[in-house]
Parts: sequence; structure tokens; C-alpha cells
Amino acid sequence: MDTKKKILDAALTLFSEKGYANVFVAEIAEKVGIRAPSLYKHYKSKRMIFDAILEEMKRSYDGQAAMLRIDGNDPAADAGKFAAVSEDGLVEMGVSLFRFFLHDGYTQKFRKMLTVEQFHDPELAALFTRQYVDDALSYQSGLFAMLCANGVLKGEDPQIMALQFHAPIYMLLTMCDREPEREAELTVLLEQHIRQFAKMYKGDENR
Amino acid sequence: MDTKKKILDAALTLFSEKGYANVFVAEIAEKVGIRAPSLYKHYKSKRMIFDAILEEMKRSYDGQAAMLRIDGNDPAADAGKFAAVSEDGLVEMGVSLFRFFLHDGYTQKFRKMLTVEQFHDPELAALFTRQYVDDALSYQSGLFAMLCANGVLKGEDPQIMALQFHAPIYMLLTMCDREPEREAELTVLLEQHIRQFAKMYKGDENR
DNA sequence: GTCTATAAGAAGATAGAC
DNA sequence: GTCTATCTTCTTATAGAC
Repeated sequence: MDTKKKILDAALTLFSEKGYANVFVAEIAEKVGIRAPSLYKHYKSKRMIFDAILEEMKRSYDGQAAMLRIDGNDPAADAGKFAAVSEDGLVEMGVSLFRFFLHDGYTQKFRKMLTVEQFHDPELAALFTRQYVDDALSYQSGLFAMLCANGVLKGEDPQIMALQFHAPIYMLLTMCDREPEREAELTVLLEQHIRQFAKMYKGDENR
Repeated sequence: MDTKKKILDAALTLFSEKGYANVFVAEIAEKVGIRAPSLYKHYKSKRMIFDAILEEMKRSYDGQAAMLRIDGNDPAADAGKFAAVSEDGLVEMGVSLFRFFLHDGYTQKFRKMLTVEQFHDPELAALFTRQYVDDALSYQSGLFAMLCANGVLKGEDPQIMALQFHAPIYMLLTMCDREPEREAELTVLLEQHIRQFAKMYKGDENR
């Protein structure tokens, strides 16, 4: 594996655990298996490593967004899948997506790094909100609008539906980031949330 | 004002904006209006300042919890108020509570500080989850259980109701922490969320 | 309790050999 | 590209006068 890439991986891991300022260049180097001065042959400075991680992450965001969007980028294409899917299917899909975001090393580390660095820079703050809130809500709004138009769900404001669907899932995800030992317990809540959400917006009175 | 208290305030402000490691003792001192060495007459070390903030916060948590709980500590006592309250009243109460948490200097700074320091220490992680999730959900669960028992709302799982009520509000709050200029726009979403939540769990079909 | 001066040490970065 | 040795700067913290 490329040393340059190894450095980014090591740095991302450390930055996500301790934050940029608490990580020493020597630590990154040690994780890679070299000495600190050697690292400067690959990156001009510590800050350049951080910036490179950010750049890599922006590039790979389309890939992550594709996961989030299940299909790629078109809500209309996904609506059909959802329409046919059972409540159990919705739960299974939600849980497996949750598990991916929770356990995928790159995804989790980047989420944690952005979390602890979000107030250092308005650009990071905007990136955070865009990536973990606005884009997700925007996509899900489209999806729910479609499902309501199809009569699969009943709801008058898809944007609020998306907020009410997404926010609990994101909250459970960040709880697992902080206390991984609670994953099993919180996955149960996740499942119950999705089930109740589905029931509610189907107009089911038995709740 | 007591210098010792001034130091805590200055440090909390700086820690919440830049994180513990990025704040220098000299910065804190400057904000207080003294020189760095003078500060050591009040606190033995930089870490002791951080610890003192944490202690102060734990002490004042009951006060904050009282705000969150509207009444103090007994959901049963609050349920009556809610039962009598209109949808508009619920919105007004939710919005003003939201504004308090967003604008109260101490509350906001402590939330931001805990956000950026949460992964440094399992104790901080547990404190974060307890304060911003578990305790809030636990209280709201009791409240919703009461309202369901009274027939004011219809729902079979108060814990999930609490999650679906609280998570969107908390998400909007953290968005305002990151991008204060979006407050107006997000307050509209907050209001729509509360209205739709109220309608849904009243069994209203017109949604 | 506050100051100036300074010690002590940490951490980012460079020089130059191999 | 990696190493050892080293420079430089920054930062916490202490000493001691006032």
C-alpha cells in the first residue's frame, strides 16, 4: 500500500479519536511505521495532511451519497422499490444501512472527525450540515413525496416526514459512535422507530 | 465578579469555540484581563480549569433539567398542563424552550464544548448521551405515557414517541449551533415538526 | 493577587547523511 | 525515502519581586 495513502489513513484514525490538535506528527508516523521527518517527504505539513483528508472525503462523498440514496441519485427510481417493500423489508433495509454507516471504518472516522472539528471553521460546519442533514433530508423528502403521491404513505409535508424519519436514526448512530457497547440496545430502538414511522404514515390507527 | 468565576467563563467560551487543546492559558488570562501566571493563583493547571467547568456543569445540571422538564422532575405534574394546551400552545412552548437552549450562553457553550470533547474520554461520552439523549427521552417518555393514558394522544410506545419528538428538535438545535444565520429558517421547521407530531399522535387523518 | 522573567519541555519542521 | 540530529517556536508552569 502506498505510503502516502497509509499516512492519510493513520491520520484520519487519530484525528477522529483525539481531534487534530491532540495528534502529533510523530504519532501518525509511528502508526505508518516510519519516523516523523520521513513523513515530510510526503506532505509539506501537518495541516496539509488534514486538508488532503478533507479533499479525499469530498471526492468520495458521491460514493457515500450513493449508499445513502440506495439507488444513486434519483428518488423516483427508488420509490418503486419502497412501494413494493413490506414493513419488515423497510426495517431490514434501514438496519443494514445503519450498520454500514456505523461500522464502515472510513465513514465512521470521517463522521467523528467532522464532529469534533465542526466549530473550528465555518467551512467545516457547512460541510457537516450539508453531508449529514441537508442532503439526506433533501433526498428523503423526494422519496417520501413520491411515496405519498403513489398512495403508499399518507403525509402532507414530505420535508417534515424526512426530518422525523432521519433525525432519530442519526441520533441513534451518534450514540453508538460514543458508546459502541450500546449498539444492540439501540438497534432495537431503531427497528421500533422505523416500524412505528411506517405504521403512522400508512394511516394505521392501531398505534 | 469573582476572578475565579471569570476564569471559568472565559475558558468555557474558548473551549467551546476551539476545543481544549487549541486554547492557550494566556488566551484565557487575556480574556479575564490578567496575565497567564496570575491565573495559576486560582487554578493549579489548565486541566483543573477544565475539570472545574465540568464540575460546575454537573452541579447546574439539575437546574437545566428543570428547564427541560418544565415543571421540575415529575412528568405526572406536567401532563395536566399539556392536556389542556392547544396545538398552538404546544408550538409556542416548544419554540421558546428551543430558543432558550439555543441562546442561553452557558447552556450553548457547554453543549458545544461537550460536543467537541466527547471522544476524548468515555466519561465525557457517557455524560453527553445522558444529558442530551437519555434523560430527555426518559422524561418525555413519562410525559407521553401520561398523555396517552389520559387519551390526549394516541400511541402505543411512549419511548419511541419521545425519540421521534426529541431527535428532530435536537438536530435543528445543533444545526443552529453550527450555522446561527439559519435560525429563522430552522425555527419554521421546528414549528412544523411539532404541529405535525401533535396531529399525528392525535390520530388526525388530515395529514 | 498581579506582575516580569524565565525555566522546562513539547511539538512542528528542517538539514544533511545514507 | 528513510534515518538521526537539531533548530525553532510555542506553551505550560514556576520563581520571586511588588
